[in-house]
Amino acid sequence: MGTGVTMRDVADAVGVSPMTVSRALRDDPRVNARTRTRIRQAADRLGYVYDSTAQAFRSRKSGFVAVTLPSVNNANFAETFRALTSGVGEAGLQLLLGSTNYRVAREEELVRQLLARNPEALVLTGGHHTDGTRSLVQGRGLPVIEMWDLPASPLGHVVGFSNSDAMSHIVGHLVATGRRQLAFVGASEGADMRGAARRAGVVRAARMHRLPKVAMIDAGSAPVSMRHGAAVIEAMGRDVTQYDALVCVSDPVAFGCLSAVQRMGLRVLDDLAITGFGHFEVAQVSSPRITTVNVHAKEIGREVVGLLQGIFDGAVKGPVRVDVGSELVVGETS
Amino acid sequence: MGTGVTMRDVADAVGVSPMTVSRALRDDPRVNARTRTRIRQAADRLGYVYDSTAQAFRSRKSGFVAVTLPSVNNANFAETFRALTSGVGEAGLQLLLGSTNYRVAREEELVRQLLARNPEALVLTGGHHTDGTRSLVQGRGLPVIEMWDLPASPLGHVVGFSNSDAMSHIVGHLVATGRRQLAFVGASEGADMRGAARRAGVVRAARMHRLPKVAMIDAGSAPVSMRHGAAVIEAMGRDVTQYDALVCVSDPVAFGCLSAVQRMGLRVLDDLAITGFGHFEVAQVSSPRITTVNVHAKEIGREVVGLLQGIFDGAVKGPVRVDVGSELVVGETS
DNA sequence: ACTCAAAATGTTATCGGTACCATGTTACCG
DNA sequence: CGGTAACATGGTACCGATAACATTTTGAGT
Repeated sequence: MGTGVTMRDVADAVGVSPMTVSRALRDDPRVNARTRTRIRQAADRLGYVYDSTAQAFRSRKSGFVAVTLPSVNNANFAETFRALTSGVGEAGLQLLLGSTNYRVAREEELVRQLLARNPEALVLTGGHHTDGTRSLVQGRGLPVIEMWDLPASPLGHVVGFSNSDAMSHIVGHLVATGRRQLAFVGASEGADMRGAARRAGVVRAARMHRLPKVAMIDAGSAPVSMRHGAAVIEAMGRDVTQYDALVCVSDPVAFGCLSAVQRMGLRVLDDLAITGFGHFEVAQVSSPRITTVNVHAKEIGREVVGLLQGIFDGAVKGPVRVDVGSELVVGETS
Repeated sequence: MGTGVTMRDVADAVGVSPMTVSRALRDDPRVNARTRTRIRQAADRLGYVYDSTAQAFRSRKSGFVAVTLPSVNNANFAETFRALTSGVGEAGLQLLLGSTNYRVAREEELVRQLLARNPEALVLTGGHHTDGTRSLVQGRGLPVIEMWDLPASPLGHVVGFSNSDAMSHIVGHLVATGRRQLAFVGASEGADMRGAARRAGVVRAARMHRLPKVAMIDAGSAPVSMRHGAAVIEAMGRDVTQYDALVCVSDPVAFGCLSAVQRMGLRVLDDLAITGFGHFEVAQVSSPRITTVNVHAKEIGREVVGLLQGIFDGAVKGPVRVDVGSELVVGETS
């Protein structure tokens, strides 16, 4: 219902046509500067609030960029989202956010809801989607960006890194520092594709280095975080020392493991190494600092923003693929 | 542009009026079941996509609930947001999220943008707003909920707790365990009103307990997090032992302090106590666990959802004020 | 003063649903 | 079998901004 003040009211107050008001408020250079000022003042005085809904309807431009994230409750994704927000905001666009809770089925439902809002672009986290999602997105002229992954058959543009490569950095480092018997700590096999890709990366890298079979430590169903890492290691007790290194699916999980290990009185580094993933703040601040991989969460967001600008400017032609890479950050736990 | 298929096309295909299609797709019980089925099939066949923008425009119901958060990059706010998302989604509404970056001026700008989308309710974090924000929100028939605070003169409904009371729990506990010389670790005085309220709460409680003047340790400008806590304590070095307890503005800051203290080889508990705020996961998992206050981030979200339902059902009449309270969670750092 | 392009503003017709009200159609009753 | 309520569907007029095109005003140059 708003205040009921419309462009017509502002126009009448100033003595111009609604069209001129429309132009003035959008900073159309064709409007005389003095007229614009008068319109602006009248709008303020009347308490006019622009109706984006009407604009979106008439101009077929919603001003929305739809984004799906597995969860905002993850500092890494939150960081990407923050970078997106600030960048996209400057372009006069708003983000429309949905959380998939790490489930592709939920993603499809979400994408359907988001598309109903006529977004001008769609940013998806991850490269695995249901057929339903794919067909929803295809065909429509909508720019699509997949991030946080480098899918083999992308839907459109891609800004991401290889989870598998990132993990091989970790494994390579562990091998170089004399570790052989690795255990991967992550969520149960299931919906979380990113976690699965990391697990696969560890297994592949271990095989490449001719290491013994990687043990799998199941920290529960996704999403797993600090408490899951801590709980599973606590439950294992001293059995954990049979491994040379705990390779964790994420920094929070690694922090949980670290904490449990410390609590048991074991010596990290001497008794076993711990590695994380994602370069979360907790890994940099904890004592000892956790060895991890920086996957440039913020830069992913920035790259996506740049790509979106390119798309809207028309500068981007074919599908773009940006690999932000990943780099080992050696801490004090390996 | 979507696929260009409209209700008219579906109606023509089935041989009914657009009005019937509209009703059928919204599950209006007045439509004959067989007709509805035929319409549904035709819609699928033609690849029809519902245009929420048009609906929002005509019916003046956007299906949006607008939410402002200081930042999603804060596990506490993210948790509240998550609770909101799931609850509100079930009611067929979408959240429209904006981040204020802890600045009330930014909040005003944001509220203006959000209102332009005609949300059906507005959920604000915090109880401090610019006059501009207040006047934007007032008068319009829009339900408003302020959360994470208990403002003296609320804009509408309130779901929150008293930052000051929460801090007095902490201080009371510290006094009971023999601490007298407290230092508050938080952001520089500035925009962050929640931080300021917590600081004031500590000072007030200390005065009440006739403690010496509380020292102020400035961890930088808001938002402050783990690294700021760690950095400021590292910079102080052993001088920090002049205090009996570090009372931190949040758990992440407390964790940073804890980490720095450990790194210096000081003994937490013997040399000094550390307390946090917010009951973040890191406080529960760290070793030692950090004493903190649970302010029920998730429950705030749930309460807001319940309130929204009540508002939309018409069950809620006057302004509602929910105090979710706060409770001390004693860890191993005090 | 007069021409003509550039600048500034106006007019009209929508965008795709749905609120509101009207109408046609069955089904059940005495 | 006529009457009436319940059911099912249709017609019309918008919601508020703006694209597209039309028109008026201004100002520079001759």
